[in-house]
Amino acid sequence: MPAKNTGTEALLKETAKRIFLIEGRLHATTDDIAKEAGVPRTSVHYYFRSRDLLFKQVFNEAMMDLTVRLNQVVESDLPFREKIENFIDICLTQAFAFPYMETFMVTEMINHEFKLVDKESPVKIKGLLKEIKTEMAHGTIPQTNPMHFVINLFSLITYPSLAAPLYKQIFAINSASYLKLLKERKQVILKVLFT
Amino acid sequence: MPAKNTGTEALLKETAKRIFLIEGRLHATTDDIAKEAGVPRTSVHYYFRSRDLLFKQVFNEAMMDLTVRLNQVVESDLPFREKIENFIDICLTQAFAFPYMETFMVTEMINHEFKLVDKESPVKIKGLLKEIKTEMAHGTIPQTNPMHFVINLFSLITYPSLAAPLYKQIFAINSASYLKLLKERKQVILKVLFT
DNA sequence: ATTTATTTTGACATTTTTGTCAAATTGATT
DNA sequence: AATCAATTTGACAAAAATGTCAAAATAAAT
Repeated sequence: MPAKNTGTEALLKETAKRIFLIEGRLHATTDDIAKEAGVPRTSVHYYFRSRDLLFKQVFNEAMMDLTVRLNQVVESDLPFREKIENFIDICLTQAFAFPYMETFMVTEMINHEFKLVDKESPVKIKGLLKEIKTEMAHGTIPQTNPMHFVINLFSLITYPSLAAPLYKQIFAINSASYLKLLKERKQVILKVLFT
Repeated sequence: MPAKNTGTEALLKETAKRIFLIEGRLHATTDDIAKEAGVPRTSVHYYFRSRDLLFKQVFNEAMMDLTVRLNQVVESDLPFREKIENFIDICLTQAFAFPYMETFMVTEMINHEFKLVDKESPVKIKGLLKEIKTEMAHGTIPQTNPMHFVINLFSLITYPSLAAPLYKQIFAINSASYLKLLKERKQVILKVLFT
């Protein structure tokens, strides 16, 4: 019994990810995906059964990505500041490579009632929150609900990428200039978050 | 020649705005909109000619909203700190009321190549940037490219609302708890932005 | 070379979504 | 009440998107 495994399934999934997560074309159809992958549309059904199942798989893998990254930070035992720096690096790289990942995820959650993987909370966030609390007591970061620190962190990292088309017009600057701004984000975020 | 002006046109537009900007259902069809407005779908064509023109009108009015708000701040002559406080108030209220406005706008810009209204830059942002520079010299806010201050501001205001479905799952909290967090954002943002 | 299971592909069917048109309705005006 | 234009509505047409199926092609294994 031969197992051929041509790369078609992976190719289709990668093309879908490019279209949704990188280019942000949330209204793309199975036809768009198949055409740009250079395979007939029926292959989508052969490998994924239906449009929704392809979407759900892209969603789940994006979610896995996010979860793994988060947990890497939560579970590492670096000093707090380095831990956050590390986290910013990882997430900025991700946001840069897949600017519309969160947009896609939120949209799919709304439209198809997709749930995050696993029953349990995807991230063991409690330890991190406790650590943040300690840092606040030490005066390293401003005192508020620790969840705000996490929300601030994500906002400052993610939003500039997903809203790029807007800012480019508001500031009347081209892609290259905006890209330059994005590359400066790490230092900016650190300066903002730590007192 | 009688001009009746029943409220149907406005009703359709409001329904579309609710679905897109408030509920974030970016894949909604003209049928969804008409059904929820309680009118036959042909009314959409009677008043807006086509689906795209309805979408474009919602987009343009959302853009106008954003522009007007921004310019109010840019053109007011309050002291800097009050100006920013004022701006945060206005934008948080808006983000709270229409959490998916930016998401819709970015998506439409990507999918239909919508442009922002007017040829010129929608916001007279140069004055604001200069003012931010002055504040940085005074040491009121950390020193970086002034555009980062604006980007930080928008990120901290907008992202928490549009990513609500994600955070509710990550933190494993319900809508009420998350709402409480959102209401605390103004103070948090001010604390973060000003040294 | 034949067999076998996997993969690819095109033809077709179904469903969904959008758009068109003309008839019916409405309510103000003459 | 008759007129008239704006509005509403349903029937129909067209287009777009998804899904099904069986036949053809492929490549490994006997």
